[in-house]
Amino acid sequence: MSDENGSTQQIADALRRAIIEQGIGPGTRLPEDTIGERFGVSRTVVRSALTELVAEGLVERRRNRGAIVAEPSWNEARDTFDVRIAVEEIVVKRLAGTLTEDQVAELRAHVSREEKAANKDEVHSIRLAGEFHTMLAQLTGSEVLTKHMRELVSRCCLVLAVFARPHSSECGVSEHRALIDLLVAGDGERAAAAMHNHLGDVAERALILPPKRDERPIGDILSDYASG
Amino acid sequence: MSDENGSTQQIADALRRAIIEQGIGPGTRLPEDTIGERFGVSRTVVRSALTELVAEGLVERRRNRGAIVAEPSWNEARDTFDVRIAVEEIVVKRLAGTLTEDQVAELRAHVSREEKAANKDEVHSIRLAGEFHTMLAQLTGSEVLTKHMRELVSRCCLVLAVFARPHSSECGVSEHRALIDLLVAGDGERAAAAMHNHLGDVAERALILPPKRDERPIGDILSDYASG
DNA sequence: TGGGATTTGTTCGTATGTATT
DNA sequence: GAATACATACGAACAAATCCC
Repeated sequence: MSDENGSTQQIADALRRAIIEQGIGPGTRLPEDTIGERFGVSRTVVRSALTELVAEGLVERRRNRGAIVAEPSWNEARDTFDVRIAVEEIVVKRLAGTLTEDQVAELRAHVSREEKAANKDEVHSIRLAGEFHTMLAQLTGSEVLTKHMRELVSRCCLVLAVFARPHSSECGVSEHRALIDLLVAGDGERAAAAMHNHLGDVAERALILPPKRDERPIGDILSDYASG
Repeated sequence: MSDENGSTQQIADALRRAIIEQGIGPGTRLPEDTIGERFGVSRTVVRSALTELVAEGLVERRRNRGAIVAEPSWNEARDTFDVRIAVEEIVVKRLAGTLTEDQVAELRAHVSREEKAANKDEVHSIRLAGEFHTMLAQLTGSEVLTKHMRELVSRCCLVLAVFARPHSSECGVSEHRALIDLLVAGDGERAAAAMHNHLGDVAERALILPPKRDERPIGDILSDYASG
């Protein structure tokens, strides 16, 4: 019962969160033994989770040399944002004028949570900002768009971890509010343009700068993400 | 030496090709034992390859019930094409006016191969058409765009396998030629529009038809017959 | 250059869960 | 409804490659 099948998913989720929330930074080694021991599963499960994250672009594997948290180059960063912007525009165009009262309320409630975390809990703030965009994709009802968005948001978080300096990576709360208003107003083109600018700003703030470098011990960090 | 590391990749590639070229159709079961035996590797390797394909959306796993070739719904099909079109537009905009003589020659040579296979070898034709688009992505020099394109092309092939009737799935060779001309001419916007129309046509030819199988919950389906 | 320690790549056995008769 | 057949999920152990001293 407690086991089910999802142990691979759980490990993958935990690692994903650890990467996105910058508990473990780009370039950090991900030894199968250590991770398996930390989470109480065998290497098989960890391996499976890692190949999933490799497919998502969050982890890189080097032949016989183990996995590390991906280190996107500047060009990869820009390209990832470009793709994300394109998908976000699709989402926004579909959503414009279709939101129910409940959905709008849900979105506004989420933005309020973002506002609460702003300038207080950076890690939490990053996650909430990403969730806002994932939430938009979910509201389209499209599994495909949601999956793409989730992965693109993850990769963009990783990109920001590499290139953005602290406090530059936050999606502006006010811009999220403005987006909701445009969606309610129902003008898909203007909403898409706003989304384009919104993310363009985020990318620009981050990608103007040269990469930063950060190295830490890995072992104990993971226990924070063990049972999220 | 003959082994290297890529055994997982090799199995994944083989399965991917088998799916794309419709050697194995949507819904086909993919038992680890059988596949491993067929390729001369153990279940572990097959498992690894399958999780990769699951992440790509080509294969679906059902808990404790094994993997099958994915069966995209009509909505998923449309959404996949929408995302693909968006990425193709990015590619085309970047490429316009930047191609070298050699690159253009390479593209034209490929289209000639497509022409040769047209109306003769459907399977080969499908693969070549996909490769044309992947090739465009590669010419941008972007790993990120190339990876996205490769996966989207694969998924679109699967979509066509489900929804397109024979001989409706071919990318028109003449349209590929026109695209090359527009890229050489250097007008990114017009090239993007042409690409949009090109793929829109492909999708429309395929997706104009209703799903072969009704995918609504069984209760809803039955209600059609309740009072008719 | 080489040998030992560490880590990955792979195999295979067992347990568990699902479908079927 | 129970038992059987079958396929997957997971884990322990072995082999090969890499890193470090």
